[in-house]
Amino acid sequence: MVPPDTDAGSPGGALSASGTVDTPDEPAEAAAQPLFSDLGLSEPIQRAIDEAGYIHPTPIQAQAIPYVLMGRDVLGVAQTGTGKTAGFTLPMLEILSGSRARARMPRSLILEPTRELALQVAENFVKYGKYLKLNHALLIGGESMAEQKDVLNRGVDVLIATPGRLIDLFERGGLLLTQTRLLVIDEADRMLDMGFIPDIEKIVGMLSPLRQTLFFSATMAPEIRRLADMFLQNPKEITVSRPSSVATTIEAGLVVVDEDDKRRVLRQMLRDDAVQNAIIFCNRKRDVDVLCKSLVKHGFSAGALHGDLPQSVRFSTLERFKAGDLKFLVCSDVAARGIDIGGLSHVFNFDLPFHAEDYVHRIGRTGRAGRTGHAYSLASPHDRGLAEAIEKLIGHPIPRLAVEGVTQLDWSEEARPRGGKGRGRGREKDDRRGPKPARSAAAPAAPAEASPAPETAAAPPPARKPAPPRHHRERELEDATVQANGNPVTGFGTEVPAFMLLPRRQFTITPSADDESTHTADEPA
DNA sequence: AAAAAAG
Repeated sequence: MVPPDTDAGSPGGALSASGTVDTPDEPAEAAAQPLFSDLGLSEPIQRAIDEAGYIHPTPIQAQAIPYVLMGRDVLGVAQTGTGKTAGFTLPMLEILSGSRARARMPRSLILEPTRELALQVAENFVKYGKYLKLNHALLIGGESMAEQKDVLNRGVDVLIATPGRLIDLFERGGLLLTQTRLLVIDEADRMLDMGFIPDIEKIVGMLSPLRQTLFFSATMAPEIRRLADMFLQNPKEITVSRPSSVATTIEAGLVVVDEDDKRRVLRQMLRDDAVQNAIIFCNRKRDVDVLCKSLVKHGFSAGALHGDLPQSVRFSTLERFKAGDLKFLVCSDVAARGIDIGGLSHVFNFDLPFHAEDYVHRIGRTGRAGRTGHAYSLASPHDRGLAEAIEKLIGHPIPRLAVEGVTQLDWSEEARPRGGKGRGRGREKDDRRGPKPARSAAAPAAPAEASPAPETAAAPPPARKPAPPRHHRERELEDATVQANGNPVTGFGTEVPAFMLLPRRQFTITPSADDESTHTADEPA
C-alpha cells in the first residue's frame, strides 16, 4: 500500500545511478558496493531489510551505521532521499534490541520538525523492527494526549516526537527522559528555520549527558555547526551530498507569466501525459486551498496539505496521495522537506519559494532513486528577485520551459508599477476590491475565449481608461523594451502606465471547455 | 512576505 520507501535504501541495483549523481563529493568507489549484510546488523533486522527488497545500503547508510553501532556520535549532512532515515533507524534497532523499556522512560528519542516526518520515521521502525519486540510511540500535536500518555506509561523503546508536544507532556510530568541514552535530532536546519532551537536546547538539557547523539541536517550553516558542537561529543562527520546542490537527475524549468494566468498555465502543464503525479507547492496556506479547489473544479484529482488542516486530514490526504488515489498534492512548505514519497514524476512550484534554500528542498522531492524528475516553476515578472536568488544559490540559471500555447513574459516586466496603496487590504471575495484594470484591456488581438477574464470572474470588468497621451517619452521607452524582448506586456494595479494600454499579444492557452470561472482573488500584496 | 509547532 505504501510504495517502496526510497529513503530506506536502494532497491536492487538502482543505487549507482542516484548515488553517484547525487554525491559528487563521494569518491568513485561504486565498484565495490557494500552490502547490508556486511554492516553487522543482527538477523531479525537483516531479515526485515531483505524482505523490503534492499540489498545495498546508500552511502550515508554504509558510512553511518557502523559508527552508530560503535556508540559514536554522528553528525550527518544529508537530505532526505539519501537514505538518512534508515541510516539511523537500523542501527538504533540494533542497539535497542538488547533490553526492554520501563514505564514513562523512553530509551531513545527522535526529534522531528513536522508531524508528517515523525510519522514517516515511525513507519520505518515498523518496517525494520517487525521481527523485534520493540515498541515505539509517536508524540505529536493534534492528537489526543491521553492516548499518547497511555502508551508512554506502558514503556517505549523509541519515542518519536515533535518538540512542542514533547515539552508540553514533559512539563505535565507524563514523561521522564533520564533513561534516554540515544537522541536523534533530525532536520536540524529545518528546526532552526522554524524557531525550534530553544525547544531543542531545553529538551537536550533534560537528557543525561551520558548519551549518544545523532544529528542530521541538510545544510551545515554556521549556526547549525554551533549547535552540533554544543550537542555532540567527538562526532563522526558524514557528508553525502553537497548542500544546496541540485541533483542532476532533475530537469528544471521556469515559466514566467502574469500572476493571474498561473493557474491556467499550470493546468495546461498538468495535462501533459508525462505528468504521472506531482506535488504542487504554494507559498501560502490560503493559496493551497484556493488552488486545490480550482484544480478539483477543473476535474483534476488533487488534495490539499498544509498545517491548518486537521491532523487526520493531513495524514489521510498524504496516504491517499502515496497510494495513488490522488494524482496531485497541493501543499505549503509543510511538505517541502523530508517527506518521502517515492516515484514522484513532477514537482511544481506554483509560487517560487521565499527562501532560495526551499527551492532545493522542494524540487528534491522528485528525481529520486535514479529516475529523472521534473521540477517546473511558475513565476510572474515581479518574482525576479526570488528567481535570481535561487539561481545564485544553485549556481546556474533555471532554463525557461516552453509550454505549448503559452507566451512567456520577460523579467523586465518587473519594472512595471504594481498596485496602489490600498492593495492587500479588505480583499474579500466581493466587488469592493480595487479595480483591476489594464490586464487584457486594449488587447484587440485576444479572442474573447482566450481572455483571462473568466479567471477573475468576481472582479468588476476592467476599467478601461483611454490611453493617456501624456508620458510619451516613457511610453516610447517602455515600448522599445517590449519590442526588444519580443514579449507581450501585461499589467495590474490601479495606475495604468501608458505603455500597458498599447495593443499587445495575449498569451494563449489551448482553449478548453472546462476553463471557466474559478474565481480567486487577485494575488496578495 | 510564510509556514511550522502546543492548546
